[in-house]
Amino acid sequence: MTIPTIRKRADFLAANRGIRVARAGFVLLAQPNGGRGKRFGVTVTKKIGNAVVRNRMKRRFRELLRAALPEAGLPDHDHVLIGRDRGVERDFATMRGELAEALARAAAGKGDPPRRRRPEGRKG
RNA sequence: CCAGGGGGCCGGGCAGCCGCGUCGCUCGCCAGAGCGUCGAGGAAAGUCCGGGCUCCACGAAACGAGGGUGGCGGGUAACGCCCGCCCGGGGAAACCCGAGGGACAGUGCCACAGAGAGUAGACCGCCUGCGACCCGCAGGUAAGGCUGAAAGGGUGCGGUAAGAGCGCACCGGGGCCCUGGCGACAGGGCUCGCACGGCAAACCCCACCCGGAGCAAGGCCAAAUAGGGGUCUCGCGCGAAAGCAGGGGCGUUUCGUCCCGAGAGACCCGGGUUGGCUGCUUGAGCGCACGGAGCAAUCCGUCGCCGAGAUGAAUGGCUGCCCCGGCGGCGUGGGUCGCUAGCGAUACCGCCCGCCGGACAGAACCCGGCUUACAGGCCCCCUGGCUCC
RNA sequence: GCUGCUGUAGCUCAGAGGUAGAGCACUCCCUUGGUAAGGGAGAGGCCGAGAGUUCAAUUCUCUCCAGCAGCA
Repeated sequence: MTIPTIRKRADFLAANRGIRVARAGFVLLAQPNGGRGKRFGVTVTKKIGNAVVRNRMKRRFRELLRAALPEAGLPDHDHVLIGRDRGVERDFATMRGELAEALARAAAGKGDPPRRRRPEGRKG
């Protein structure tokens, strides 16, 4: 059975409020989605590279998630991977290990502090 | 063989396991499953031009504004693209480069330097005359000097007080005519001593072209909110009715046309939606297939083929072998060099093994071009040089 | 998808075909017991890159490269 992907911008924004685990090649976000099963999505910004680099990174991340989520994924959660600079052509086996670690930490509820979208005292 | 120039093409291949998207068939109540099928590029890129398609505006013509193009002929749906030719420039040649109309329609600019920068001009010179000691004054002169990107045709001879197209020959240039060419233009003849430098990617003039927006176009369905408020302008007349008067719009004008006709129009504020389906891929399509026209671009006919339709966006992950390049190895074969003559050194050429690397780059409605990026490789043609027959 | 703007000294910006400038900042000197302020002097730039037009380009034209903004 295939795992559905996240297709709405609002769901991606909502994932920002969930558990956040950073690794060298990516950042994992996990957020409960109210009984819609395990889903995943991938975000790679223009900062990372051109279209070829971005698309390849997304494809490799999808492959990682398809392999890992059925066993280690959090039930009824949205999983979002955000690409980072060091994830470009990063060794696949290494990232597989990193994703397993990150999912384990997320399952245990141990995330990194959430990013501040608007620092205090500053106008956005 | 070396150096150079032009054109065309490819841009990893094969296999295995696990996966993704479209379409078709089968099974299933549904969710879905199985099988088959097809699945990125030469630039898909930049968005610099030209179109198709869709909606908006529109009655047509003329004029105007703004923008673009600019040798000639052809090709094309069209183009600012392509082909051929002309002219100018570069190169020894093959070949390459050129926004390449007009400067007697007008306005303008040409800094600095320099005597003088566009109706020429007298600083140094040169010559003549006068006064006279170096020199000064007046006049003539554009051959020489200086400056500059550019000095008002060039060279030579004659001529002259010195000079000057002042005269002559040749070259350059303008005008007219003839011949060749569809034409740009070329060749020739006659004539004019030459009166008019450059810049139009300065304004401009001439010729030709152009309505606006873009698939988030546009259409359908569903859900939700609202069926609002404010300001201004014009108007609230006749008729039973059709309609007329009147008002407003169409860049302007003329004729005309559309809307309203008792409400209309313009602007602003406020509120809701960023779901699904469609458009969506068969088209100015592709073919190193054949025939024909043409120097070519390209066109015509016949035959054959269907080659992506995603939408948080599909072609991927891992592995093995092969191919190419680089690095390393007390690994080996050869070559070269050294000497104690069977050992040593090797930066040269192979083989084997190991490691690393294999460009630029991802369709987003679709075509034709241009431009830019690109590791490496293949093929064809041309020019020059060397060697051999 | 479409459209517009910007790129000049370390920073913020002028400049309009011939010589590149201003303010702040920087260095040195004067002033002060010292600092700030003030005064004087000075350094700092292939004008984002490459072609073209022109005698001459930061300026005009074209092509790239960055960055920013707007519309649907």
